Amino acid sequence: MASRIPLPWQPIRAAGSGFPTVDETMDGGTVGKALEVLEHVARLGRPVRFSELQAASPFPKATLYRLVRTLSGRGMLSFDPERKTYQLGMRLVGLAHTAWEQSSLAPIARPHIESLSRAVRETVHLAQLDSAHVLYVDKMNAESPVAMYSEAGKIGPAYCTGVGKVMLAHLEEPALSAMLAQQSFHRFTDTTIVTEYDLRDELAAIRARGYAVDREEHERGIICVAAPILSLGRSVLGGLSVTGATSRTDLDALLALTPQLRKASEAIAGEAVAWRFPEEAAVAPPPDGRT
Amino acid sequence: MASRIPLPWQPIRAAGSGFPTVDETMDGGTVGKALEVLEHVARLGRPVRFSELQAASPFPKATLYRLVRTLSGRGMLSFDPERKTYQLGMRLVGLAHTAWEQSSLAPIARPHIESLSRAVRETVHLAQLDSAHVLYVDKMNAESPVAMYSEAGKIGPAYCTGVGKVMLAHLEEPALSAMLAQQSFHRFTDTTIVTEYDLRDELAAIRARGYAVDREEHERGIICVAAPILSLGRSVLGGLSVTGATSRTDLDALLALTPQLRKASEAIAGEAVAWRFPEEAAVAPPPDGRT
DNA sequence: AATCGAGTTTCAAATAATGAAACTCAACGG
DNA sequence: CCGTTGAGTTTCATTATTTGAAACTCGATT
Repeated sequence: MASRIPLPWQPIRAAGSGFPTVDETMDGGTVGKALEVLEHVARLGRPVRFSELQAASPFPKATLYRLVRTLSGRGMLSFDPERKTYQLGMRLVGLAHTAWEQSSLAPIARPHIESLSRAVRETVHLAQLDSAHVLYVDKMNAESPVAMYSEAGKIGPAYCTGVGKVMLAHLEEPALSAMLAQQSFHRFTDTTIVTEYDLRDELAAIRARGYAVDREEHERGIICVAAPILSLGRSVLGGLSVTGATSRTDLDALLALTPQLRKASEAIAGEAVAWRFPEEAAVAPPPDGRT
Repeated sequence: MASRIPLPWQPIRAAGSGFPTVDETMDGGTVGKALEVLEHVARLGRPVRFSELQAASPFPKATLYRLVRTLSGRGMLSFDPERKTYQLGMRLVGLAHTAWEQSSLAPIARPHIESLSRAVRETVHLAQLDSAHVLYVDKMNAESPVAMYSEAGKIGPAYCTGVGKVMLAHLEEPALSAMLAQQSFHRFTDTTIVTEYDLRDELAAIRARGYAVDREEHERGIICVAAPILSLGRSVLGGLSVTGATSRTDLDALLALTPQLRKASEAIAGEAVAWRFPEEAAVAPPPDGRT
């Protein structure tokens, strides 16, 4: 997890919504400002005083004040009157639960992730792209199978994780450049890819190969192999990975698991597509019939 | 989970924010409207078309249109262009993760919940009040210890669950009446308490006794005992419960676990208080020194 | 007791939201 | 094949909300 120090106000790059279709003219509406406040509090990741927000935000005191008041009144922020601090409200946890269940990927993938992690006896992650970053939406640890918020909901970099790279690799060009422009290219370890140029090379190789490898690029001692979850039209629905620690396993061992990984990701893709397009799924070639 | 059928637009009762202090004059700001849309989509719990929203909402077409557009652009909603449907966006999952971690209760309680569930060999729930309803913020199942979004984030009724009743029981009067007014009093089973009058009786008994019991009031076959998590000032931070199925256990067996349950809830309270008020915690009487 | 500063409220001016109606376009039926 | 339908989208003058400078409150500090 990148540790930027000053953590400036960010007007939020748009591009969200999972599908790259909504036109990107999102801007200075009042609602947008309120959501920027929310995201800023999230970025800080700790209780913040009003004055901290006000120093970081471009909004005048009174404006910001009413924004946080409204957000608090709706439970999106929670205000601690003793400490005079704001933090993200638990209402978000309820909303996220619904979002997760509504998702056309995570609930469907759950059983596949469970069986895959049991079969390979390693940790399995399911991720989606969210604003050019990796959003982990599910996790199954083979050893102590306790998942919960420990990982799901976590956001990580795309350019130096297995799932991130494999999802980027399967994007088409207008979208890809937009995503690459948002990577920080922070050097986490000595194998981290830190230039867009090198990353594009790597992505081409990944696309040709069909899976990605993380050679301790994000965290020393952590390696993984990742496969994409693709729709019939080959658009990226998500990414699936098997992660291991160098202390217990090595890359060759993980690579030996790619057939199982790929089988799981294709099964998930098939079900996700069937769920969303019951008609087409019956007609179109199954996603494992690679060309 | 109450199953209202027509599911009308609800202007949202305020009262959120965890602490009952923010004054409740939250209203027709544009931001509030946007959040109402978000909550309405959450209530429906499935992908919805624009026209469905527009039929249910009091806003004119163009207004609603720009609201959903803005929310989509920020990833709070996700729009499926094929289906022309909106659903809650995965951005919420990322925000919820941060909200959970920032919370002064859930992360602290985690280890206690784990050890309690292992000790009693039953399912343990941690909940907080959110808008007069029960928000489950953590769960540990002793058997198959897989938790995740399966339960965390779920919202349930307060008047007919163990955690709900035990939290209500320890509220002070202005807040309590506000909460009771928001209960649906739907009869789930034949033991469900369905009048405010009876509930107030039950709450008084619970308060006197220090723990609550759910005698299949919400779901047939499911019973539980619940203890409150109280701050030094005796305000309600959350609720902790041990749940069992009548097919495998009975109320007497669960009641025998109350000492352990109470010990865990007091330990959580102590740590939560210590975390929030490092100074006071050292001075004030420990929360288990009941008067 | 006076000062300081974070947090809160006020109000005319500026701006953004509104909502009726017109428009687009794909699906459907004659 | 063309006209109709209706969901979804855009426009624009009107209207209402947001804005932001400044004044105020009140607890904490000197």
